[in-house]
Amino acid sequence: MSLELTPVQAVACCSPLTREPVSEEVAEQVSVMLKALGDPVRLRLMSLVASHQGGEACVCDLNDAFELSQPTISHHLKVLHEAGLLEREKRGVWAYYRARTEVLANLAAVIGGSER
Amino acid sequence: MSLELTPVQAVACCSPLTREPVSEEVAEQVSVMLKALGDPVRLRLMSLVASHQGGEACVCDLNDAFELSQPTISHHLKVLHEAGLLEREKRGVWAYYRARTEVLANLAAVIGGSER
DNA sequence: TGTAAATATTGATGCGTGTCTATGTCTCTG
DNA sequence: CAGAGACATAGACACGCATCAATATTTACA
Repeated sequence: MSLELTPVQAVACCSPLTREPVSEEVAEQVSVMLKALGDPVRLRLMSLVASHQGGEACVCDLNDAFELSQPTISHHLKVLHEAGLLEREKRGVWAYYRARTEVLANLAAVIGGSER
Repeated sequence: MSLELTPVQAVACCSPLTREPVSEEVAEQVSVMLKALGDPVRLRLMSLVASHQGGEACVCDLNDAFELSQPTISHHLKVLHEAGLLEREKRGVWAYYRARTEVLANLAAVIGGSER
């Protein structure tokens, strides 16, 4: 375990924005997640995956939903993955991404939560 | 009223990410808000204002919390204001920013909500 | 009226990032 | 083993953006 916080850890441990000022370190990590969602294409990708059957979707389906090149979609999925918002699993030739709904819930709690 | 959605309207009317795919238009507007929060300095600013006495804070106090120039802080506050996350009120020489907690709550519901 | 203080605006600069084409890697199948 | 298909990576480019110094604007007060 490192002293460096990951976005997933940061979002799981801190109080809501509105309760007390977030530390510099937490802000740094949480903003990684928000920045990842702060792009229209990535937000739609996240929503497509999260709302899909079983909370997961195949890249092949995602590519067709946009008029963007395949590498661009791949890039955006990587950003979401590295932010801790998507899990990735390769099955055969296909890659499946799964939404980490508990992370989304934690993020939501930090943004708008009143509890904790 | 315009046909164009504002970020505040978009975040108030749509279902959670995980329920159904967000439309292109909603994604465009919601991502404005997320992008605004997707910067460490702005996230801390938002938290400072929201967690402050009465949900509002004076710019003079905010400037002191960062080792950044006054115009830079002013710029970030403007971004948060234009995203619909902060309200602004001038009283005398001082400017006060107030967190729109209901907007934050709506945003949180879109991100991690399961209801609606 | 004139000066000082608080905040916003402007313009410049360097770095970050969204997008593309080209190419690599891996897996299945004939 | 060879070819095809799915996805990722690399490199390039144009645009966006965080930051600053300088300046404008507004308000209070002497």
